[in-house]
Amino acid sequence: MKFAKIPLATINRLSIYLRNLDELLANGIDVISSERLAKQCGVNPAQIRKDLAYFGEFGVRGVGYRVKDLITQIRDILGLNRRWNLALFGVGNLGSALVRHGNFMKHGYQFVAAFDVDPKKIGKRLASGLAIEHVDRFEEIVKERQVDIGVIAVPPGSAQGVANQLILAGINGILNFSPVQIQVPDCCRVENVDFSIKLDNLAYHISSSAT
Amino acid sequence: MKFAKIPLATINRLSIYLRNLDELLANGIDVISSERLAKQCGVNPAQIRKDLAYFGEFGVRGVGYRVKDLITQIRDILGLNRRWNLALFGVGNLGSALVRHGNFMKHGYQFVAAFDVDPKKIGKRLASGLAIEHVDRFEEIVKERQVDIGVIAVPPGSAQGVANQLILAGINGILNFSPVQIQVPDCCRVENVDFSIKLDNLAYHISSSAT
DNA sequence: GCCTGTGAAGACGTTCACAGCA
DNA sequence: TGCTGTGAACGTCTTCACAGGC
Repeated sequence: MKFAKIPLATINRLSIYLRNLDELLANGIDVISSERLAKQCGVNPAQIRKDLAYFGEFGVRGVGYRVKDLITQIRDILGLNRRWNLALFGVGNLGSALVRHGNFMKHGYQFVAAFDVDPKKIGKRLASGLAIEHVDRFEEIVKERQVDIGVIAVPPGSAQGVANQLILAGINGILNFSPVQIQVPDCCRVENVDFSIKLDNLAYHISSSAT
Repeated sequence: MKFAKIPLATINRLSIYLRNLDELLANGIDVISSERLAKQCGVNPAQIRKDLAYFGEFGVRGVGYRVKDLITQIRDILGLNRRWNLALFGVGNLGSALVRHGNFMKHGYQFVAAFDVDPKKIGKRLASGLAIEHVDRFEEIVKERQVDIGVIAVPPGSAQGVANQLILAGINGILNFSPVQIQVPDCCRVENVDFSIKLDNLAYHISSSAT
């Protein structure tokens, strides 16, 4: 493999491969070909080989990929062989559902702080035992608990403000659930989770296929 | 404009343009150039013009786009000038948060049914007043309440089963919050909302920029 | 003059086809 | 033989640059 720019889509697919490999491992499959894995993931076999080739030679010619080894390799590539500490901003419906959502922890992500501005919420504890703090204490707590990633679940109008604070505190990653584009410097990466765009997409495709 | 295949990304951006135009309208802006709108949306001006050109000529040369008209046009393209009825599957943490989440209704989406399999939940009402039904009554209710889109928020293992039922019932759009690839025929479109992929993405970018 | 609409160029990502190796 | 790794071909999306029209 040589140095090349890695497509963003490749990283997304690595996540998908990883989940499917986990499932294969659980089913006792030791070795898998790019063709079978591709079918399971719904992509082209060459795509898988190319994606993996960006990072090394993980397969055995004539045989395929050893499931267990490949899982280790992909986890290593993605940086998942460590704990990632999350801080939640905005303990509303969505925010508190996210904290309770068990799927995060499975992959090494854990909420270590939750912030809100509503005085009625401050001091209360979430189901996980996590206490809700006032945003004012944010900088101190982020440092103390070594927060890696900020999860923004505040109303649209407050999202950019929260992001600004996160950047000042030196956070490099933001998962943004609010339906607005957040402006950040290059040192920080934002991933948006925007259901309304997805719904609009469905609306468009259903409407236009019906005509 | 002529007939051309419309990029998927174009549809996604139309949603973003629409939201920003709504904001401009609220601020009393009548007319906007592709350049200014582009800056606000974080895209290239030519991109906006090209995206819109797939659907018609909405601008005025030498002037720009009339905000109010453009909003109407985009809503029309996306199929948002109607009500869209949603059915929720899986009234867990995430599911109930989605129903309570006010942002849907703003854009014409409304939950008209909620299903679960847990006997303890059946018959209870969500904060919105919506009663939780057993999945067994699904087909009847979907027809009766004219559900357009199914929202899947069940555990990963049950997602494909729910999708199969939805397809049998003739549903053409699925918003899938479970972290698995759902297989559907061409008549049905699936949009995935997958936080764990997004988190993995952040993990990768933070890890690799730190090295 | 100014900004849209659009063919052409460029960048990017995916798929093909086959060489290379167990 | 069988399946990976990979340069080359292909297709798609984005950006440029300018013609066209208010």
